[in-house]
Amino acid sequence: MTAASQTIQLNKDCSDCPIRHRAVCARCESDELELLESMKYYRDFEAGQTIVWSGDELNFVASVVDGIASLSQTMEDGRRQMVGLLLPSDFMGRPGRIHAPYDVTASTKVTLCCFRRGPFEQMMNDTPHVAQRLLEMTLDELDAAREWMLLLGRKTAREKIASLIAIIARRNAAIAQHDHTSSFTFELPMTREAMADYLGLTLETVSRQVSALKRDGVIALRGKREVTIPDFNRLLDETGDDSDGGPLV
Amino acid sequence: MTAASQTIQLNKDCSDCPIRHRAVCARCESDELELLESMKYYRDFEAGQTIVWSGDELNFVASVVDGIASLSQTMEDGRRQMVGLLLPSDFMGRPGRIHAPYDVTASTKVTLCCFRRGPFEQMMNDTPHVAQRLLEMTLDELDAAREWMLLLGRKTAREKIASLIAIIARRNAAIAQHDHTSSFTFELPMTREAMADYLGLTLETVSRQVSALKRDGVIALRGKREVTIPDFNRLLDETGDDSDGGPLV
DNA sequence: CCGGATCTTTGACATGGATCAAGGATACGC
DNA sequence: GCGTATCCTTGATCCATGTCAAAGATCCGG
Repeated sequence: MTAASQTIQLNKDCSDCPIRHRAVCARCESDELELLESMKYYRDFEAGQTIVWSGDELNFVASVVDGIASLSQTMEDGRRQMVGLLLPSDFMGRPGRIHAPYDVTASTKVTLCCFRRGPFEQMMNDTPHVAQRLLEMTLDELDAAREWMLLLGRKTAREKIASLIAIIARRNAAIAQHDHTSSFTFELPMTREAMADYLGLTLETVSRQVSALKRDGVIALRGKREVTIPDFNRLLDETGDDSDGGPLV
Repeated sequence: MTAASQTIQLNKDCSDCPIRHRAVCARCESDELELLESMKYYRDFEAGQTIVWSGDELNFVASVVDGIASLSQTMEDGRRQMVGLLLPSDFMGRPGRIHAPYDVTASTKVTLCCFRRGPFEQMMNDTPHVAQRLLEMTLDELDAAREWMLLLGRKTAREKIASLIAIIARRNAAIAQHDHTSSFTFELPMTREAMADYLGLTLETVSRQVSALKRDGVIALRGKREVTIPDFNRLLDETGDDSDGGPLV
């Protein structure tokens, strides 16, 4: 188990929680929030640490407060595929299911806001807002999974890399309040191997295609992780998606 | 539009509905069921017919009563990926979303039990059982999508074909109440091209791998569609999944 | 500042699956 | 029963990506 390097923090007030308005608690009224507040506890995980192993018993559910975690499946011979990304406000665990269906790994330092399974499920039955919000979030995840299926099944290696960079860029751009034409810069939050696991490629192919996009002026690199996009539309052209900006989210 | 070849049927009583206990209405009490009954209407679609196009306005949601439909996405240059399969009792449409995100196509003759968006969403807000059941179903779909991502990203063509046949076989076996050792027979409900779109392959590769599995005695064919599995465990060995029967669902 | 980990790049080569092309099987309308 | 459309199979060839191998970059602890 992973208990050794995990720490339990003191609880913070929900009202200054950074994910208060996007997480599973987004729709809760003050009485529901009070109930959640009384049953929550925080846990931290270091980058690289496994949060749960596939098949483990999972007696809590949680919201990601800070950091990035990934869901992955591994075949017997070691082939691995990432099947989901947990960003701040995303929910992990499934009401009604005891065993984890995937490995969950912290990609960066991660802080979780955890709830014990029993009380949480009770609350899902008793009050409507948590279940409603969780349904919305699950439907969004399903859409994301299906976009990803198109990527895995039909895109070329170059398109896959461009798509991944565009997704990460878009997330950063959303935060940095940015338009699509002038250049901007951000950090890739993952190794080449993690990118490969995400995209259904080998790490060598990832490295080659990143180099190719750099050579062609679609991206610029400083070091291994810092990416600059001189022209976002040029990048989008390389993703294979409709140019009207539909598919990527 | 597809209105020309679609027919509107007379309503049947929910109490003898074949999907009554698995669909989105599974948990409804008699008063909720009455409300649903008053707002539902049936629509039929022929095999091959498109039910909705990606981007279309969708003013209803529906349960599949009978038949098989597929969700697919198509890239500008024609590459296509199936991203979901709708079987009897599965739900299509998303509360709160107006435009369809995927093409929905009838693979066989399909009967839908439809609800206009407005009243259905009203009901989701007013009563808990529909939303609760829809959450469960959506979580199941998400799991299925993630299994599929592993298949698309990491399995070989042979493993993909074996996995698909095993999934279909398992579904038929569940219906036919069957054990895993003796042989049994069923029909592939799709063309080679549809299999290819499902698996992220070309139809030629599908054909070759089906032939190879036949040559190796893993399956037997009569005609193009009728498959016999002499030894289900042998088939499972070819899927690349854990032998304990975990991943396939 | 050094030595070892870890991550990344690049090259040479192998190969699985795509592509291009032809023809066979089956169903269906006339 | 014949012609045509659709679906499927098979062969030849090509190429994108995987595999294997080596070496370069970066980081970090001592």
